[in-house]
Amino acid sequence: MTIQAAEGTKDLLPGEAQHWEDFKRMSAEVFGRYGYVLIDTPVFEQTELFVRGIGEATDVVSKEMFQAVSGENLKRLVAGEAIKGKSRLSLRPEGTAGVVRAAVQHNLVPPGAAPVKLMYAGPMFRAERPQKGRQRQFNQVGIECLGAQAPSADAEAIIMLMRFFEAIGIPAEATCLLVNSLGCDECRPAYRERLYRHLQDNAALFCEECLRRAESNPLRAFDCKNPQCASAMEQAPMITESLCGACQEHHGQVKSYLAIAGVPYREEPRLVRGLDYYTRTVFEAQVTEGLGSQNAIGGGGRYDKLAEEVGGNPTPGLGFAIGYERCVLALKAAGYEFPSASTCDVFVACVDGTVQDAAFEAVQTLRDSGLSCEMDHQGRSLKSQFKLADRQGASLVLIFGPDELAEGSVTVRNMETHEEAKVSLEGIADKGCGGLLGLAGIGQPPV
RNA sequence: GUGGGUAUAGUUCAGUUGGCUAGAACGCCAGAUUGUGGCUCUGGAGGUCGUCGGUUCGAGUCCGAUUAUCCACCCCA
Repeated sequence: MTIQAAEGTKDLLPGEAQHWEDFKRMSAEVFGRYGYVLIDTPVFEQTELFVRGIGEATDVVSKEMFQAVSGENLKRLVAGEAIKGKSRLSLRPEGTAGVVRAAVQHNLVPPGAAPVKLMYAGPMFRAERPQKGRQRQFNQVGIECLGAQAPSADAEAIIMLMRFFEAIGIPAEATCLLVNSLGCDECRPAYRERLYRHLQDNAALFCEECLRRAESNPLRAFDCKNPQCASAMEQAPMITESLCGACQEHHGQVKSYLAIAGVPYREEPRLVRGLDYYTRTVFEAQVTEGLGSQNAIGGGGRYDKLAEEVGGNPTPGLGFAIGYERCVLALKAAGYEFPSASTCDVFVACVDGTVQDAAFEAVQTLRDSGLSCEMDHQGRSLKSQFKLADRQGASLVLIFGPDELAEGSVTVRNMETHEEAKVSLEGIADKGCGGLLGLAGIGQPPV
């Protein structure tokens, strides 16, 4: 039996892997225009970071974390011995906690400093059951903006998120932006209490699941798909009506900045997120096609208490993450054409075996001169060498034949225009494809 | 963690109420007047029918187990 990739993991095959690289490059380009710089943090951290940062009661931490244990500690665990807290490690389920930890540890945001804008890209790990748009290892690109508390910073990040989707080819009509405010330490506890009481008072109307949610996080009751619960929640108090003055003003300004930028959004009072660190602004970008029920391609929000939670100075912050694999699904649904994998500039073809050595040498010379160059290694017929050249997208084919070689020359064929000409063997390394064509006296290569 | 579906060629899938040597399309390889690609035509290679067990004269087909995978719940990107 052949060994397969682990459950919930996927190989990025040639072409796909290239697209992931392009995707990262595009994100760096777009986010770079907003002042973001790259940071790279470890894929595993002390478990404690996620427990404190994301929240012990969240699904992500309580049941979806991959624990990582070194060989020695694994032996201790198996033997029933305890291991030190610092040795309790987990693969990162998301990027924010690690980036904030790094910023605190290296004091990247001293009190009073200008905001620090960081972006990252890489794999995240969650031990969930896989389904459409959900893997156990998946790639995210994301940003964190630390040290900015103004509502304009929230709006800027949201605008950048939506611009990015357009830049990679997801049409604006296919996306939908949801925004909400979860309030702050001042107003959220009171709201939670009101919501909790609503659930308790109407216990008969709710499913068991929702009553359990009432205890852990009553806001989640908004997510219940049960129609009876949904109708019972229509009477529930809304967070937007319970915000304190400061939060209300902040939320209002975020929305007005979005309006100024012409970014359409939908206010969604039922948008609650499963990560405990969010305060005030939260947002989520969804797509309508191609993703089944996992339709969020990006999401994030403000987390003004997170830096303190991991031991740093009080530092306001906000950020978002984008799911790469989900974007790919959205792109496919939108009919996006993914660029093909391999290309080569020049293919060197041999008429027969007698010219093999000379062709081999020429291939090396061409590569040394900076061209992507390929030749056959299977003794194929000239005809099938041409097929290969065509499939690999070669602009030019150099034909090595005994006749030409005897007079020190080879034939150059422009695959687009079908033009052919002889060129002297000594000159072929000069000046790339254009030089080759120039030597052959035929036009420029196709782009 | 819970529920449902699926598992046949490199890929996407046919395969009748169990019955001869398991098929198609695409892809791959080779040819179609002697040294030339895309289109077309002809031919060819490639499968322990996920795995193990059971029922049966006989199992790709029925039953059980197991593994993988997909979809949904939960939650998130």
